[in-house]
Amino acid sequence: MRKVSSTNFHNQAYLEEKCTLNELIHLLSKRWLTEVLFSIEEGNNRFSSLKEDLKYISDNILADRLKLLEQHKLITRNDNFREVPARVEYALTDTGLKLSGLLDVMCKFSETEMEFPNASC
Amino acid sequence: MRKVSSTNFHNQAYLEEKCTLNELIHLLSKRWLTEVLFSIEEGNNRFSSLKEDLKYISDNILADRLKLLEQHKLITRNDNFREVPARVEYALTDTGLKLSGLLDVMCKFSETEMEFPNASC
DNA sequence: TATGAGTTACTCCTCCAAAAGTGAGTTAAG
DNA sequence: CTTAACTCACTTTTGGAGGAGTAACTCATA
Repeated sequence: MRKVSSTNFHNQAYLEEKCTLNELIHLLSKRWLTEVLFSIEEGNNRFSSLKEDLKYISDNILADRLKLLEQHKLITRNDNFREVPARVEYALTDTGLKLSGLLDVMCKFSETEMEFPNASC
Repeated sequence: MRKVSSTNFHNQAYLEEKCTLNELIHLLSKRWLTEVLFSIEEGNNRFSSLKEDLKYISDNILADRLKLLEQHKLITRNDNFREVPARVEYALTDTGLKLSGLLDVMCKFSETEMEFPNASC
């Protein structure tokens, strides 16, 4: 749970209100989130296949990232399968697809234009 | 200092190695970083004027973000003024300008296409 | 002549908040 | 007792904020 009284919280809220770009970046910066998006785009549409594809991700993080992507309407969640064990399928929305396209542009930029000192950020 | 032994560290390193987009996003996700970039673009080229423009930023964070931007060659730092008190001026590089352009596109996307539930990310 | 106050652009240290990882538990049918 | 798709409580790691301190002078005052 967040502490709504801290400067830390207030500064983040101030930035997100100033420009939604900060909100988008804050979302994208959640570890594994873009990888989950790309993996779904590549056809890994079930929890278990995503888990297999993103080999070091942990269950709770994957569950959380799927929830975030769904809340922001970047993916859809379909659990209308009357099967046991449960079956759930995920798919990108139009917005999710557009975002993926934008991220591809960012990716090209980072590969061709950026310099990442080995000591990392 | 980072603990290079943790899973936390290894996962981040794994993702950054997998795709530099993760490195770029990790950089952009540092709070205030994009605001500092935009503020310099708008002409606030000194430490003190940036501090004034970004009213809630603290000294150590501003200093750190300027250092990061310089390390990644997104801005240049000019301290060739023989003045007291010290005078230092910052300016965007070509890469910095391109990144700013990309971020503008991202910003438009987030304003027109994204849905941010009020409870935030 | 000496002292002290002010200036910019920082650094360093400590504390607290947020995010990630770990491992066990849940549901419901076959 | 297995399987898929989770949830929850707990620990560790990372990041941000607060505040004091520094260099290298200038200018005003005692």
